[in-house]
Amino acid sequence: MSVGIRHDDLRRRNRAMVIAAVRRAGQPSRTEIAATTGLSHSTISAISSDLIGEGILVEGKPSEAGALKRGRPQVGLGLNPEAAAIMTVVLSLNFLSVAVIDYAGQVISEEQRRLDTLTMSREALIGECVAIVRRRLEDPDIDVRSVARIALAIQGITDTEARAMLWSPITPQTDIAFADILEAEFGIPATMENDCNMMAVALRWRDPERYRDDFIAILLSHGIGMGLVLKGELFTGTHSSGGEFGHMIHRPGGALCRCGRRGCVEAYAGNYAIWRNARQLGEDTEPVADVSDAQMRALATTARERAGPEREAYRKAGEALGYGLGSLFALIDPAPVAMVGVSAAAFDLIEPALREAIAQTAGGQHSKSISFDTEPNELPLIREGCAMRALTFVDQEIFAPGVQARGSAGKSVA
Amino acid sequence: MSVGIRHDDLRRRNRAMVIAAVRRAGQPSRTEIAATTGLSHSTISAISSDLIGEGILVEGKPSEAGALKRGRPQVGLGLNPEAAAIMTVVLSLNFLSVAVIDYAGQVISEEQRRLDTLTMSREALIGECVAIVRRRLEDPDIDVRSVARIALAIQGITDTEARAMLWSPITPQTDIAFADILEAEFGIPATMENDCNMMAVALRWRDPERYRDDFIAILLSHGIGMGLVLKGELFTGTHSSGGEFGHMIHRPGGALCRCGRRGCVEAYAGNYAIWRNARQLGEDTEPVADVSDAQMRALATTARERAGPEREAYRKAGEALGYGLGSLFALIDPAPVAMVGVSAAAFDLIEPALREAIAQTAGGQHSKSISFDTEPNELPLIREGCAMRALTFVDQEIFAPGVQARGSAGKSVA
DNA sequence: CTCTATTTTTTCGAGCCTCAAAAAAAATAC
DNA sequence: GTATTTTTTTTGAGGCTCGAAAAAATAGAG
Repeated sequence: MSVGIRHDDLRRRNRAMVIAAVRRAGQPSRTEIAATTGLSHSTISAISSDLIGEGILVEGKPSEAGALKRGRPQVGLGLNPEAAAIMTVVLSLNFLSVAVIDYAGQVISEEQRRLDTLTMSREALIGECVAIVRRRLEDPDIDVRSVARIALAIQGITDTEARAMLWSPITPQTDIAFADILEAEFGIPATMENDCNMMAVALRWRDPERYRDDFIAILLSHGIGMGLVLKGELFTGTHSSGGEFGHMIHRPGGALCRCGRRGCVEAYAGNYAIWRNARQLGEDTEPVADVSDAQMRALATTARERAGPEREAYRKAGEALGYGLGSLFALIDPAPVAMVGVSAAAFDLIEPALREAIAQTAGGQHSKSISFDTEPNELPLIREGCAMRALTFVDQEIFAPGVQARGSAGKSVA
Repeated sequence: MSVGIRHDDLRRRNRAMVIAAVRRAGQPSRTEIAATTGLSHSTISAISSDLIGEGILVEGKPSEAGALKRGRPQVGLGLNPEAAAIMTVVLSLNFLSVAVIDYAGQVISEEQRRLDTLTMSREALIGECVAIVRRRLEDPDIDVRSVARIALAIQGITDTEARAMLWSPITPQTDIAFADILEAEFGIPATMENDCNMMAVALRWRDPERYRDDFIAILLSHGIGMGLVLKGELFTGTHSSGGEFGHMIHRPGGALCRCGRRGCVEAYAGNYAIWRNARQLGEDTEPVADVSDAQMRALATTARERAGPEREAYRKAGEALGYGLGSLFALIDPAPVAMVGVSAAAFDLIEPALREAIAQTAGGQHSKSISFDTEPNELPLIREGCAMRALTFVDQEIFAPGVQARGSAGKSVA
């Protein structure tokens, strides 16, 4: 039920606005902030003076170069790196990666670790996560009290509230409430995010020109994932992280998917599907557990060299992705697409069939104008998205308390 | 770019909130409004006193029954029917329907007219719409100056800004900026909405218990349309009204669709597709222009009586809808579905195959718990949705000016 | 019939917040 | 060294919401 605006919400919202403006712009002057927020100079002056007093913002060095203009020089406002810190935890297939990041976004401590996620017990998996977080918190460089939030990301399905992993291809375990577990263990607020959603968040921060209000990030990896930003908001399902693009149905009753069903997009475009088709193993063959990046690259090389089952496998992948995107575009209209992950490096093999398929669909009417970008490396992107997500939570919840920003449901990316 | 909250926005927003609370609740007392909005009694008192002074709200008769309680009796606040009026224009296949509705939502004048939309020229189509609106405005019962907004609805694709029809199955014409045309002609703000979106809006007003935050309205008619409400907001595409569920791809390269492509859901589940399959005409047969409701009802009767191509046609329709919904649910998670239109009356024939198909998909994991409702008559629903849409525009834009509520993009339904 | 209890609504003063305008600050240009 | 220009802070006014108290309106008790 919608609720009226209380008088004290006003300040909080405008504080949040100023912090957000600084985070976006880097070192904006008060005048610039006034311009972007539409608030008056007096208001910005009052708020920024508060924020500096609280140690959230700091005035930049006046020695900034290039201030050749006449008049009082602008003094840039920046985020105080010591105002807080956050932690990112990225859990992917056989790999756990943690970083501590200061309020200004710089990494101050990190650790990575190989695990056998597919065979680990529930307890072991949780234990490893807790242990690696604890080690980072015990790092002498880190002031534990400053760590204001932990953001986890995992490949798989999470709940809308960003509390739990519901299902993941990297482990047979299901329904682990990682956020609750870490909060109970360390007393630090935590969220559990979907990896592809974090990719989308990161793309938006990296290149706001290109990835602004509407775009799609597709992970082409062992499975197929998607992060979707629509009208400037991260799109999530009503109960889960949603956007399970890989499990849209491409061919009813078709190839066997890792999820146990048949005909999903992933069953044609996931690494294991490309592998299976390249080896001509037949669509009913049980998906293999893992195909290494090196193997996939070798496959792509072969496909580029000569016609044959490898090339055909990539063609089928492109076709499935194309029809899937076409159906998606029927619902949301076309938008720029970023292809991320190891198979994005083979996008040249995928693109022709993809474009041909998409042109057969309602959403592909302007197939030519749909632009694709590729980024073979998903991990840095996920980490970055987690960091920005956690930092904007701190911005909103801790430094401008009272403004609702629960979970990840439909919340602004910026 | 997000913008700070100015001081004067506060009052406007809270005014809008109060009006919305009254529209939802019917005859709420000031105390009830305070409770639902979370604002203080003093604020509600001040705002409602303003609104009464401006003739927007009126105090209800104190003779309201059942006020047996001790203490000062509550005095209900209602919308002043004379505060404004709005007009709805619904354009469907061979049919044009207009109504003038007062601020409290009562129809005060209406007119309906048969047209031959499929063969009319662009000018004739526009001319008929303009003429019928003009006749209503010239009705002696109507004070032209009070008509504050016109809401049009049409089967087909409209733009996100709710200005133009981009494409419609009811006419060969494309890209008609009806909203601009009517605004220029009558000087009254107008919007052009998608019919299925209006169905969703109406369902939400009719039964807010059932259709609250997340639900789907599917029109089973000559074509297949969808209105989608997610997280309490009407979902639209990034450029168009979006939600073209009927043109998601069911079978790549499959049956010929009215849109000229192949394998769309509609090419299996639209009236013409059911007709085509029942007549065993083959999937490449050109779709017929129209199948009457009587013919469809006869088809359903036959299908219920005996096994045969009619029953098989409905099964195929169910299968297509099921896989389509499954793919949709992969993206947004399952939600309650309302089936609207003549084929909704044959939902008993569709449901078994639909449920079987949906159970084969990722979104159908809890197939059993997905609930379907049917409503064979779409027209009243569309009209009602148009009316509520126009009225809430008046609430927000005219009686609480300054609060942004442009177009239909992602705006709240309520 | 009067008085009291109860509930709703209005009034009033306090506290904030934003804004516009003026003042102050800090640099360059001449 | 003064004038000019631009940024930032200060100041006072106006407006909004809130809590508390007062007023209004009714039912029930005696």
